[in-house]
Amino acid sequence: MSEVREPVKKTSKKTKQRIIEKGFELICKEGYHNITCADIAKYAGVSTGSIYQYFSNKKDILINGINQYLTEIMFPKIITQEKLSKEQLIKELINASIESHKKYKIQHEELVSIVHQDKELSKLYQEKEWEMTKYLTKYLEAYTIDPDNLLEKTHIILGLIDNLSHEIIYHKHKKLKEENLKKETEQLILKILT
Amino acid sequence: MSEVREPVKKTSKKTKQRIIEKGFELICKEGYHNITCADIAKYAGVSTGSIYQYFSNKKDILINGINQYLTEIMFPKIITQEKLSKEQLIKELINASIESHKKYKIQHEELVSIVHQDKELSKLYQEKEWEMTKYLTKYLEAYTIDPDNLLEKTHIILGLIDNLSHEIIYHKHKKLKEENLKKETEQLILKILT
Amino acid sequence: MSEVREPVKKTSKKTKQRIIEKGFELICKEGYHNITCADIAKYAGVSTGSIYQYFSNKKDILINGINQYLTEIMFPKIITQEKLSKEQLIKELINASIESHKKYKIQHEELVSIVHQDKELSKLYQEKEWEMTKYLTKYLEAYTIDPDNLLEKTHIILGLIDNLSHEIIYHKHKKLKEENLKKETEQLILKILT
Amino acid sequence: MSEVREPVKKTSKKTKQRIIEKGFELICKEGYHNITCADIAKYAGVSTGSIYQYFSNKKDILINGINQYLTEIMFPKIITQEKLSKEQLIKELINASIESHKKYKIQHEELVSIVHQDKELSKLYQEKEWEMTKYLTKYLEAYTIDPDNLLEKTHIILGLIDNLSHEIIYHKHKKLKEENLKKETEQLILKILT
DNA sequence: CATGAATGAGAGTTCATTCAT
DNA sequence: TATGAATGAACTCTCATTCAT
Repeated sequence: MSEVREPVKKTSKKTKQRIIEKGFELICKEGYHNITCADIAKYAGVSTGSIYQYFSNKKDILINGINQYLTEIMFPKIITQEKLSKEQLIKELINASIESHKKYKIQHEELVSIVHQDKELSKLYQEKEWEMTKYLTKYLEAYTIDPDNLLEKTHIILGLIDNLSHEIIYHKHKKLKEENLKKETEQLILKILT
Repeated sequence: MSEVREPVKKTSKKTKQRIIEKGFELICKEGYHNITCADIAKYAGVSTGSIYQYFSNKKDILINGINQYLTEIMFPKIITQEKLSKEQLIKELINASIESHKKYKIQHEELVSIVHQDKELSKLYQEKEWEMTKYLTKYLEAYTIDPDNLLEKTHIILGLIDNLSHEIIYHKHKKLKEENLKKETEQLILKILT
Repeated sequence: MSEVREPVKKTSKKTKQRIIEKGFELICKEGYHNITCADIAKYAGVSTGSIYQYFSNKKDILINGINQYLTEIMFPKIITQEKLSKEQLIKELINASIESHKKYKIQHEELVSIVHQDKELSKLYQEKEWEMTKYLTKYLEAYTIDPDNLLEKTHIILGLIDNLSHEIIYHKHKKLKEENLKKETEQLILKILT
Repeated sequence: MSEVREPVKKTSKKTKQRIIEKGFELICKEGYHNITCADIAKYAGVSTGSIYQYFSNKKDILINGINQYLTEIMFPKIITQEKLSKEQLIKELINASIESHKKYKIQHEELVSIVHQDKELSKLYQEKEWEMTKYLTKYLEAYTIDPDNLLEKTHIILGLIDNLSHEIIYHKHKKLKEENLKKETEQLILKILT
């Protein structure tokens, strides 16, 4: 395996970044196992050789992509805003999650799957997830009246929001009313915090 | 693509079944993309040729496995029993799900991922999921006092149980107390049905 | 390679014969390399195992088929009849060839190709061809007035008839008038014998 | 099926060309079904991967080879020369055909066989054959005194020449005198044009 | 630094042949 | 004898990775 260079010039920094972004986009859209390195190169507008100047292998692109995704994207931004009502907060959390899913059109399960099969990714992912849980837990402290098992409650809340987002994005079950699902989820989270 | 035989003799029926079971087991354990057809053959104790006597390709084994899994396993059996209290019912549902996950030690996400990327599987999966939801909804009617959006509520409940099962099986977040998580989930489902 | 039995019973003689006939038919229709032994077995209404009771391998079926074809079929039968006029003889030779081609709908070229690549078949084929040439030469002696190079002339005549038969059977070139082609070939053979 | 590249650089053009030439040569020598892609790669001095960079599959190599053969080689070049006598013309046509056959040492029948079984090739082949027939017909107009059915006559002439070439190249029938065969064929063609 | 042609190990798949029943 | 399930060597084809230019 040849050495992977750390880009120095501005232009090459851009190249690396473009490979990560475009590559991750393609992976999310088509599935990691359904695309080739050549596909990524083409989609990113670089040569296959260039890929190996910045990444040691195919998975490395994914790792970088996920890392960035987890760091910059997954984290809902609402939390930084001014004090919201409980209802507003819940709505915002849900909307942020849906937006994030929409934007990335992520083949979430495949990512999770690959992440699971890779020690390094697995650790990274769980750390981020955990960070998120802790962060939100801290934030929710002010909103709940029963702080018992708040960590677990937050975990459950995040799961509820994630499930809702998936159902809305992929709309797998036509008979389920999106609005009702959203409403019920909101009310349920409200109940958790009560 | 050569013709796929429908086994006639008893022995060959066993062979097909063994390939499905062992193949699916291996796929779940190691991941579909991490094993080869030769691996499956070896693990099932047959020759590679035998695989193609019963399945038209690698994915066909998976399809059969998933089909069987969804048909025979996913469906919790508790529901057939005598009248349970609401609390007991919830506990039973959760335990059945955990047991099923434990038994299959499924790389759930990868399966879901592959399922998502395959029209045929996708349809099959959603049908089964939907069947399950409808079935449970019918069953829960007797347990809820507010039947509004019961379909959506059931969907949410199934999601909660699935998330819980995963967390317990893989125990990804060490800081989360399993018992608390279970307890909170139970209480939450109880609240949904109240 | 297991021993090949020589059928003793009447029924098994029929089986061997059926495999040769049906197998050769299938080979001619579909091409030797496009069919499998299983295809032949199915088409002949026997099991794959039975094939190897009468033939040592796939090619053996072909050899038997070609042998039979060359022995019983290729040889035009007209020659045994009463004295024909020169014109009649030529017409009869041509018709016999066309009929034979029609009946067998043979993928002639593939047979010839396989024959060429196999020492044993090659010898067999050329012997039959040569026999035919000699036989016809002998027969034509009475019809020609210039017996110089009669062997070569006969060879040329057989080639002309074969080419004509192919063109008529497969009718590859739509612009060529079948009747004209036939007429010209007849006249040409007549000229050879003059 | 992955994308097939159209070579851009000079060197890669050479590679594609070498695969066609060497591959076709090997196919002609050994027979399409008797060689593997690995054989072709080895014989052409490239890797198996390179084969699939320029051709979508094994048959594609053959198609390209035949195309080139038909386009560049099959067509006798004599016709472009100055006015020849009828006898000279015939001799030239025959010699050109024999030379072409010698040069390619083609397993003619197998090629024809494969061509027959493939729609695309079949069309290509017949077009070229037809082109040749038309072209020669036009040319022969000046040489014949009886232009009736000239198309059919030309077809017959081409068949005669082809048969002669085969017999001379493979010399299947030892008893046939090459010189006599050639002489008789020449005289016969002369008769056709008279 | 960038390119893209070249590589070759390894994947999925086929099928002539064998053998237990 | 007849069966057809089982075999496994050998095939075609893929694609992550390398390297000469």
